Amino acid sequence: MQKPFQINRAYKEVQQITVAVDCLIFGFNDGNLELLLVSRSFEPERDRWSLIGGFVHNDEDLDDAAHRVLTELTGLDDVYMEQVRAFGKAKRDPYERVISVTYSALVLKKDYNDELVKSYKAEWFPIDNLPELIFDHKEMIDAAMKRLRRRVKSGPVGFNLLPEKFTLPQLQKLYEAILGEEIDKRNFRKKLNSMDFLIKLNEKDKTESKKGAYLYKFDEDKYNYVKNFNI
Amino acid sequence: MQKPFQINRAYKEVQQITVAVDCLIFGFNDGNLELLLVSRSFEPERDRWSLIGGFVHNDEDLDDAAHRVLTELTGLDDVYMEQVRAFGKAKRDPYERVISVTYSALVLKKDYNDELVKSYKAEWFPIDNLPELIFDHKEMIDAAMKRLRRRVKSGPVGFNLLPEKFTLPQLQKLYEAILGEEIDKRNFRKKLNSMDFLIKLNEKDKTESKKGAYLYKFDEDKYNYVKNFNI
DNA sequence: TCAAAAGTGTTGCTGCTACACCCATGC
DNA sequence: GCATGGGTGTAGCAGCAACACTTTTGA
Repeated sequence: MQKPFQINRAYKEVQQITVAVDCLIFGFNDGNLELLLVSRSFEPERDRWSLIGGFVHNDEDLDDAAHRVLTELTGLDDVYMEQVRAFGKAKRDPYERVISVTYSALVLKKDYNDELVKSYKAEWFPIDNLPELIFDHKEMIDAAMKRLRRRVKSGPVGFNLLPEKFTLPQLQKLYEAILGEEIDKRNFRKKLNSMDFLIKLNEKDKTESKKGAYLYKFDEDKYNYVKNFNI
Repeated sequence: MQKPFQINRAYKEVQQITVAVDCLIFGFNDGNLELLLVSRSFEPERDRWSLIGGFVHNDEDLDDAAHRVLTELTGLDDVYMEQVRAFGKAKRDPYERVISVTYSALVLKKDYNDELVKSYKAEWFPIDNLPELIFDHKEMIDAAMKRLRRRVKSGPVGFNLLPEKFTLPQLQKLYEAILGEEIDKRNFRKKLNSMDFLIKLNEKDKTESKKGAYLYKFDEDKYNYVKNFNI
């Protein structure tokens, strides 16, 4: 019997696998959770919808590759993004062998350069009304959504999707959009209050109702040290 | 400004990144959680300890590669294994550019072919007393442990680490080893009982105490459909 | 007879869920 | 004055943590 590392070493000389990253950019708009997709500008599968992806450079950290690709396609920088997982079925891309590592990000749509989006034929789609996607990109989205739902319940993420000042109804709608379920208003507020990282401002936002809703912002320090976060 | 996919396409032609998998094989022995490591039999870093890893074949699913590597090194087949995540720092392997996707598995040590282990210079190490490891393997272990702790609290995994018939004290020790903390005996049993997937047998195991502890086995059907698992 | 591990219930507390009405305002 | 969305409190219940003693038996 041979030693496995020898087997692998020998094999490795001829390995021909390309490494890619795909980014899942979630945005929140008008009560809906949206995902940014691009229309492929090259063959194969030209003009079909796809996640924002690109190949990794030889001297580039995987995480950096994801950020670079994101920046190239959106102008967004300094975004909180984390790896979901690698997708590596041999035939996931029927044209060539590519493994792809997915990253997910939450962005505030208004910070986003809309011109840039259009110039790349990128478009936002409501998460529950996505077009047909190439390869296993739908599976990637499902995995990222599942992860997002888990993360959002157990820690203070998702706030990236809101402007600096926001109202509680907005925040609640965000959670409802991500979790795909309705939340009781009173219970939601109670929990947030008990976690004590929101600062109530003396301003109201009247764009969404006649009465107006108080604006809040984060207490950055407390926000970063929330212990028992739980929605 | 160029379109990113064109940039990437051009770049891709010269991409030289090797794709590997690394397996984290957890076993449970004598009250301790252990991890299987191998001593590298080739340069560079010959004779240093390492996770069980190998390179992915061109026509092989990533998951299959992990299973193959595991089988080659341990003789174990049909093991529940899942991806942790990809590690892709450019300099993680200082000798060449390799990205590695980690997988973690829980195995029952007695099913494990001990001769095979030795022939590959593999060895079990207690999780809290690991040797120095190459590259970023320590970081991989930390990530896998974190994941394992999360998984083990929220679903019925970890039972793979026990023989078909086992005692409640054994099961409790397993959880304590994984979570790294003591658990109250009565509360632990109460929870397990309420989840109702254990079958109490009419036999006792007397190897660990004079009084002897009742043996249990899983009710496979119920085990797979536990709703509110929670330790 | 004693040492060592197995087994067993209760109580208080915390945190969750469920639920209904008044308020402020623009039209 | 009414329609629209914003804001507030309570009570019952479930699940969790904390806690101590008895049982069995081999040596």
